[in-house]
Amino acid sequence: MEGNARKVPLNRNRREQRSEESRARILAAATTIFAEKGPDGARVDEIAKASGINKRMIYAYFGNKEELYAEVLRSNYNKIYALSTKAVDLKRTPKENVTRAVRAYFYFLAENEAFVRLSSWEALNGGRFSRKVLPSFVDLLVLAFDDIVKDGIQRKFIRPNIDIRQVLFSIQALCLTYFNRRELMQPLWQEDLLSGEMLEARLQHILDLITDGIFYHGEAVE
Amino acid sequence: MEGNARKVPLNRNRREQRSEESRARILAAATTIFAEKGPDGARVDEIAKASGINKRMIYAYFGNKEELYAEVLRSNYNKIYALSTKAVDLKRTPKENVTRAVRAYFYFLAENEAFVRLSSWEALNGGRFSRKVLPSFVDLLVLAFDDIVKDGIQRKFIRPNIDIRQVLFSIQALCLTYFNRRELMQPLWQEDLLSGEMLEARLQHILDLITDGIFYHGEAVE
DNA sequence: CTTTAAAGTAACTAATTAGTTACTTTACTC
DNA sequence: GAGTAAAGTAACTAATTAGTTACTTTAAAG
Repeated sequence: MEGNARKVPLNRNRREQRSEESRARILAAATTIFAEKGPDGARVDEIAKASGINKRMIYAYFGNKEELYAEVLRSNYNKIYALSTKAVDLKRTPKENVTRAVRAYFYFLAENEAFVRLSSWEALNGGRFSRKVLPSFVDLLVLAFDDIVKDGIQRKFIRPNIDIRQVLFSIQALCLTYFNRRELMQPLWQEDLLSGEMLEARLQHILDLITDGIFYHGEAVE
Repeated sequence: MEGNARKVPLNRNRREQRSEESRARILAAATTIFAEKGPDGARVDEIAKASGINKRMIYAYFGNKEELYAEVLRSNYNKIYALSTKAVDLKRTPKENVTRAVRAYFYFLAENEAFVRLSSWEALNGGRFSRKVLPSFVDLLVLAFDDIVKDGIQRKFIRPNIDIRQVLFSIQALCLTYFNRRELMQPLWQEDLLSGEMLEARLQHILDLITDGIFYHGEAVE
């Protein structure tokens, strides 16, 4: 069947292409709206309107609202999968590795507000959906970091009594909350919290806190 | 009028008492349910049922769903008002003061899950309601802390280049996120994150991070 | 004991919204 | 270019839910 050249369209099936494009547009609109309003506040009709595609097709492509939401989560968690595999530690100093990992995470959040918000809705919903969607993505984050920290401890740069999980929790907290609670904290500042300078200032503060917290002060011991 | 003893009931108006009690029961149920489901997910009928009081009375006492929600927020923010005024710094060392303030905040959150969740819903809703409700409660928190830190800087215990707002943000982040993201992070631990030992362990980790981050290492300088 | 006003109830209304159905358009296949 | 299967549309349905109305019960006051 595949051998028959006449049956294979030169440029891949225009209809198929169109439908893939539609699916993608629905997913993009859904990401924006679910991130903005949360799974409860988001309206299927609004997503249809924003994507410019009829509601009927949302059900054709994704089944129902909940599955669409799950798909949005999946595609967004994939982004951090990609990040955590990329940020793998080379043979730099532990401090450099930690700095690089935190910086990567911080700027990932800065550039992916949808991710920040989606994961926050999830946290409030007890991870109801996340559990179905992701094969324990927290573990991945830990694994990536675990290596850095264990290396650091062996090379006597990092205090051995440190609990990696606590440190991870803290890094997550320090980075996420900046974007998470931005609007509630904005009154304290004059500047836009998302300007380049403010972002760098925040990241620098976080790095100071983290490294001074987990590293011996002064040079490596022994 | 008040002089006529016969007209003044001995035990204060039983009806009035009953209605105050009803109002309180509605507010308590609303707090639980708004905290659990958020302003969008919460159902007025559910609140009525949980409080054991007819829906009609919710509208009689509070006007509508939104005003009830605002009232829930108000009563919960009041708790932290009370906290921030109580935790005022005496003439202890700056490090002791910071430690005490952070500990008070941390255990306040541990004991008030409703507060944690309500403020998280608010953060995701851009503080829509908070702005109406609270006369900038963040400011209060800052003021309480500002004194401690300025004292610390003057007495050369705290680095002068520290940005108090960043530190406040970080303390909030480190404490809140523990309760906030508890369910998503739970997979990393075997123990219950809310047990007495785990709470103390987390608080200790936070204190290490904060104090090592903002204090000179070693003794006070000059 | 009767009047009265507020507390409380149950059943209703109007609006919203997830999901469906019956129909039309488009473009691939022969 | 005729047949067909999928993409797409618009109008509908059923369920939910915020808010209301017309009515009953309770207890304070003369």
